[in-house]
Amino acid sequence: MDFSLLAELLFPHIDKTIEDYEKQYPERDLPEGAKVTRFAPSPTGFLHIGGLFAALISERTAHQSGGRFILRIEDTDKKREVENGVEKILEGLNSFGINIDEGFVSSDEQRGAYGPYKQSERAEIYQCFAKKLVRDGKAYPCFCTEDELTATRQHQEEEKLLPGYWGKFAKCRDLTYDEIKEKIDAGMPYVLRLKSCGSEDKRIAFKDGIRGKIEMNENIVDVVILKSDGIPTYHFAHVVDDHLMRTTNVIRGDEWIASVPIHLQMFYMLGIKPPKYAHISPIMKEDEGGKRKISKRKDPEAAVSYYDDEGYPADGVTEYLLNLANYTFEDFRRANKTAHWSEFKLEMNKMSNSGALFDLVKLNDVCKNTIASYPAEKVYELAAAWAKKHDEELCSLLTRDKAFSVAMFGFDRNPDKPRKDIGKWSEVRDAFSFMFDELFDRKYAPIENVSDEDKIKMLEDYIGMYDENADNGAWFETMKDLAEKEGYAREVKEYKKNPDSFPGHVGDVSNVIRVAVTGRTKSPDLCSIMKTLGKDKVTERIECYIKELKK
RNA sequence: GGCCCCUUGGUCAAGUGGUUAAGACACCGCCCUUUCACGGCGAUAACAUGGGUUCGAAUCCCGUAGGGGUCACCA
Repeated sequence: MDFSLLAELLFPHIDKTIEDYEKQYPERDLPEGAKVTRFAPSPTGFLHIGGLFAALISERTAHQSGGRFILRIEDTDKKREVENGVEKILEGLNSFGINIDEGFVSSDEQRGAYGPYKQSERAEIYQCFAKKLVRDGKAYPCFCTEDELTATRQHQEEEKLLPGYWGKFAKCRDLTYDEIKEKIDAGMPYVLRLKSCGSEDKRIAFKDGIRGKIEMNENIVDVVILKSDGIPTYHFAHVVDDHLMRTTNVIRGDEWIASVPIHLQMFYMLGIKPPKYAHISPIMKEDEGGKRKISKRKDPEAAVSYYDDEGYPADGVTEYLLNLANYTFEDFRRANKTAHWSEFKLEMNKMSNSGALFDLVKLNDVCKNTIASYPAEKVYELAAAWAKKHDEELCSLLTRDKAFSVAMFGFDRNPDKPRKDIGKWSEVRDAFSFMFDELFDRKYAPIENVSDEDKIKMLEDYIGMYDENADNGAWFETMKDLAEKEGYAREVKEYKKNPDSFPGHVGDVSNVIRVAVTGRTKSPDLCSIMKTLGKDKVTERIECYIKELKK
């Protein structure tokens, strides 16, 4: 058959050649070793934690090599598309500090010379490549109906044969030009299939950037490359796009490993060079004692929006992910306490090739460290920003007096002995409830080893001794003086030497004050708290506690 | 079912023929300490399984089991 004739019949409106596109999208002028990577989500508006993981690794790979990171939208399946889908994904990526150089930099702005970056806008390009395949006799139209295909598959399953459109099951493979023309003229819908050049007994090997050498059977299935609406399948779009966008490294989920033979075959049949592949293991979730891939439907933590809702700081989530990616991140973090995570050099060959269980407990720990490394001002900004979206009351309290809130977040915040009691912003409300009358419920934790009489006396005496301007040292001296006045030991050691000589020690005394001021027996540095709260409020709280005790 | 990948403490993991089998999180204990936190010290805890190869195996080979993935006009 004259395949050129067929190509013209199928694609009369395509007059560009792939050479035109090669010229339009030339090899990139980048320094040696620079990598071009991409993240290519569907515009579902749902950013999966696994997607973020892949995006992060791709972005790091590009940027730490001086290359480029592209965001391409794979909207070949219209059913999946959601309004504002691109925007939401971009929002997610941006919030985790993933910077895009090219492609969709915002929901309505594409940047870069290798676009368009949305597959629905590239139809002609795919069709041009498809036309070439047809002209070369490497692709053909297939008119089989869904029912026919199902019947074939059932038959194959019964016979325990490889399911799919291949070999003698590929009924439309050898249709003549006249037969094709007749069907098309009759308006029959058709897809375009690749005329696979693979053979059943041949193997194909490739090197995966993470897993090393992988060997598989060659693809023999005549896979669909253009759907009946003329839109390419993922396989074909991947091959064309990553070639034309000059992607050097394709980093994606390991569910794609099985498709690599198809992709390699397409590159081969098109006469173009495939990129390097690296397949990432999925993030898993513990389920009834077993492991399973974290699921969009079942697991709220599959969506990155979950982490924002819960108030995990974005940097903490990113660092946790980096931690999962390379075990060396932990060492980096220890050695560089305040460095930004982007200074860490991610290494592909240190990626684990089995799926890691997502550990919220560990995430929390990482986040605590992240928050502890921030200056109070930044904690304030981030906590307030989170509260604005998720806890209005807290937001208004926090922003009512910025200096007050910053001072509050500054409690025990020094680089040597950082306080690590907040892992996520949703914990702020409870952690600092005593700082706001609106949140302070005036419930007092019991102190068993001090009698109420003693408590009352201590509190009454303390009001007279309280100096709001005292620095930490002077403040604690006052505590000791108070202890002595009440007959308690000035020093804990003194008490421990002679426990029978005192009813308690300075620690007990300050605890009574602590409960009066904060309602609890555990708190950050009391002196700082009292100073920030101010004399009026402190005195009022002490008096209130006295009243409560006298009841 | 075919094909592919994976399997070291509860979790993340180091480890590439000779190690007392690291480290981190969690848990427990102790120390430091005005409480808490931080920090320090310590304890508990692992090579899926059966065969080989070898003087010697977590490490190499084969089998078995378990887990995951994939076999669409979805990505």
